[in-house]
Amino acid sequence: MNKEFSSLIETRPSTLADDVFSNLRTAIVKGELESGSKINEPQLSKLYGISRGPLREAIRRLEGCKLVEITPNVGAKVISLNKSQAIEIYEIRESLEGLACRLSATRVDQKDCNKLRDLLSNHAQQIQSENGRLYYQKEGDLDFHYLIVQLSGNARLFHLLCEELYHLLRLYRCQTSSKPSRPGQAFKEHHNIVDALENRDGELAEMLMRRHIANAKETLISQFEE
Amino acid sequence: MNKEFSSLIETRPSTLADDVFSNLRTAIVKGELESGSKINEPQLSKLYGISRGPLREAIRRLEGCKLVEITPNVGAKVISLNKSQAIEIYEIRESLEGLACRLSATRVDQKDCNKLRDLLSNHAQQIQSENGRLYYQKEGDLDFHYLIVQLSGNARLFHLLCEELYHLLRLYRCQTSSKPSRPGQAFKEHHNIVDALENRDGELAEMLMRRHIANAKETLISQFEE
DNA sequence: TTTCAACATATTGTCAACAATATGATTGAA
DNA sequence: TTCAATCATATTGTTGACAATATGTTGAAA
Repeated sequence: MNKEFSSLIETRPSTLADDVFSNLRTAIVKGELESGSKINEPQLSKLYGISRGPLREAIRRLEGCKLVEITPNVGAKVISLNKSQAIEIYEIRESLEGLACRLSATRVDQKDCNKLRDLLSNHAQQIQSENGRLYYQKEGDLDFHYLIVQLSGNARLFHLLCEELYHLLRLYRCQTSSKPSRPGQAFKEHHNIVDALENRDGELAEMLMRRHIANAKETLISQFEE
Repeated sequence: MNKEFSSLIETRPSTLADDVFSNLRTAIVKGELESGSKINEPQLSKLYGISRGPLREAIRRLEGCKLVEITPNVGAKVISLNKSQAIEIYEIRESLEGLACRLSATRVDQKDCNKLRDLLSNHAQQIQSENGRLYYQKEGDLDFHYLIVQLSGNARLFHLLCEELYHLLRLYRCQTSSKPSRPGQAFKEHHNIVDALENRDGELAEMLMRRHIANAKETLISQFEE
């Protein structure tokens, strides 16, 4: 059979375990499956209309992403992040996104920088017009970071940040329904980072990104004080 | 039944999937399961004397650790790292172990530093006496890094480095049967790092560690040239 | 009332069988 | 010979049933 042709009409094969994995992951990240809640296999397998076999495989993959914790003979629970764990994640982010900036500075061209500027002006509009639609602000913020990590060209770094840590951040934000957190200043810092990238100044870009995330971490910590 | 008492004689409960996961992981890291080789479920389930159910769960966890790659309807393969992937890992290591040093500098006490020195003098002995037993040198090197990451106090960082990236490094070393790589200079650099930690100089310790790993990366890259 | 044990129930762990897909060999035609 | 289609085999994907463990409840004794 013609492989090239058939791939255009047939849907790409994927296993039930893979589908349920994505579904569960978004459910967890969006908060539909509450932080700390137990994962009931019979219940979920009924919900998704599959047997427990593939479901259990999906849960194992979630365990690999650190989104659930499994206790033998007891079951899986959606993880729940406490303050110190959130700080740990921010420390790692600070380091890794600094790296992403340093790498990106050696690879970006003008088109990339324009894309970043476009993103930022979109954010500016949203901040002005919607005047506090938290969700989009936050997702927009992640978009910016997302793009820079992509530009770094380090695929493993991309996976680590965008496929693992960012999901945890979303989970944490949802879990604590965290506050808006200084949209104005962050916006400025983003522009400074793009400036550095445009000048191919990797060291500066790294430092600015690290400070940017360190600031976010401080905001986070001060929110704990209440 | 008396729980406290029985736990003393009965082995702690763990699932077959968990056991097989550890077994497979060490088999992969030690090279007993060759890089790039296919994972045959019926064959492995016979080898370990279990059914395919728990085996598949173990394989999913390995997928989460990025030690195998799964293609739907085709199966799992042990990953195989190429040059650029190895470089990507070293870039990430450089960043994260720098972080580990910075954090450690704010937390170490004299006892910790003594432990580090002890490790290093053990290494010195091994380098002198065995004069080229590569394996121990390399494992010893990892021991040093392992301990510093532990001292950082960031549990997630520890997991990321020691439970994920280091396994990949071992796999890569085994896959390429890599060369001795500058035992003398590395030894010096290790001591300089402990000096900085002893002085609670986090910035310096971070910079030294980053350079240390950057050097190792350069050695790695130059080995490709042959 | 409280505490402990035994029981009933629910959930997780494991297995073997079946279905769907891929892989490799064979056959037949150009 | 070479290519394609077809078939046989092996492997993966999925399921439902059973076993082992944990959880929650009831009831009896202190």
